[in-house]
Amino acid sequence: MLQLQAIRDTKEEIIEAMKKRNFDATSLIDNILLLDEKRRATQTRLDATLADANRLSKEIGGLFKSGKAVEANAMKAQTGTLKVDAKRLGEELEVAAQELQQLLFQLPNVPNNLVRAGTTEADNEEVFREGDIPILSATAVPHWDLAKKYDLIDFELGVKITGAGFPVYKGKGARLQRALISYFLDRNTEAGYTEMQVPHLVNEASGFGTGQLPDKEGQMYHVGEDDLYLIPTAEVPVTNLLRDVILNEGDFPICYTAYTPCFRREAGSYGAHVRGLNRLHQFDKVEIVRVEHPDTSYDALNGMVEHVKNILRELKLPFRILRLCGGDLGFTSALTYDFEVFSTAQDRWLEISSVSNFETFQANRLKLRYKDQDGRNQLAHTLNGSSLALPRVLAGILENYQTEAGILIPEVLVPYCGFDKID
RNA sequence: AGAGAGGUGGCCGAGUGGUCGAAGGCGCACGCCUGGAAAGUGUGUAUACACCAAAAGUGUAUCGAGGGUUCGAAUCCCUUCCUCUCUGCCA
Repeated sequence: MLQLQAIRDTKEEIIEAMKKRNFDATSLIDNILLLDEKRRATQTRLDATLADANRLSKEIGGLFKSGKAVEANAMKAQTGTLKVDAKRLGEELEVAAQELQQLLFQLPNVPNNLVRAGTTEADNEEVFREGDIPILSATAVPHWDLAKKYDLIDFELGVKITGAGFPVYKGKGARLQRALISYFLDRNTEAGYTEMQVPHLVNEASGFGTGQLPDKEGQMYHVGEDDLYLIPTAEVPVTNLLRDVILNEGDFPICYTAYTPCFRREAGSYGAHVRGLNRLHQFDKVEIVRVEHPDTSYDALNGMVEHVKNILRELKLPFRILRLCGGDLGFTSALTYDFEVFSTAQDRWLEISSVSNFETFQANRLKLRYKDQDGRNQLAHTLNGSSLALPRVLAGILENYQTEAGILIPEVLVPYCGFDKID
């Protein structure tokens, strides 16, 4: 959520930047400013009314104390209209504040200067590419065939016990999953991220805090009986650890990493590219989350990108980095870099990580602040990234490391797996 | 799940209808004291919103949350959430 003050101060710049998202914010922002004015005017009147009422009450109290009950009772009558006014103004204020909130929720984050205008993923900018694309034998097949051939993942079994998109990992497939999780967590903690284990269900307030609610209501599984949501990413519980917190400048940077399963309804997703591990309702991910001082958040973002790069280098997977264009940029993000691994057998790039700076957009909802040197409370910047998402990394490994003699295990994973080949 | 107790500022804790945003203590910040430190001592120490060009200042709201009674609520009533103790169940 953008800050009202910023909208008031830099309205034109915001409208201009939003165009990169193909989003004409003009009328929305005009409505916001109009409602904001109404809200403030109402608050001023309400405060004055309440001040009058408070003053009268104090006087009445004083009169009763000094035994002047008759005068006191006479004064009571005066408070009647004030009470009616205050009630009405209070209701008006409430309505205006809520309408304002609804409008603010519709406004996405302002894209960073580096973000290019664009409409679809085709407009994303490739900013980095590394790794050799392996030349596979003519018999090379996509991961879903490999998973079946080596009995690593059983999609049908998942369908039986839950439904489509809930795979069952078996034997070495399961072990490879666990190895990847441990390996990612180790790399992240070595880089200074503190490992956290967090709940996999969150309440409504947490959903609002990071922006999944109300924007993506239908994308999360909702447990109606207890009004809890299954997390779509560890970003939600981990970032919300800092909800309603006021930090000191010395507390920066805050760096967390967490492994969690992620649950996504993926309502509306369909088509040819959802086979196998490409799109699931439940998948595993190791996330990194940072809370930063506004002055250093973009350095931190670059640091996160470098960190993820190093992991992919170690895994020896061919990858590229995209800077998302305005049209592909997430609602809450100011700047996002997507990492994609090339799947040779599918002959396409698979997104495996998304690293974003949210600037104050989440912090504003989270009320995540820090005390600056003047003792004022300022919103912090939040960032997060996948480091990494498991299924497509697994797909990439299975597909790119397949040989006639079986699937080789990347060297760095061998100690975690306890085997160096799947055959 | 049942019974009971309770939720007050960064923390502890007082406060059962009226100058209470809230005593006192701890912690923290700054100053004094000291050769330096400790002790001692003085001052300060919540958040949001509104008014103001801004600072200063002023106003309003907030004692888990929401609603009610009252001229006036931390204090009384209702609802709800959470914590603790006991019982039950259970990985």
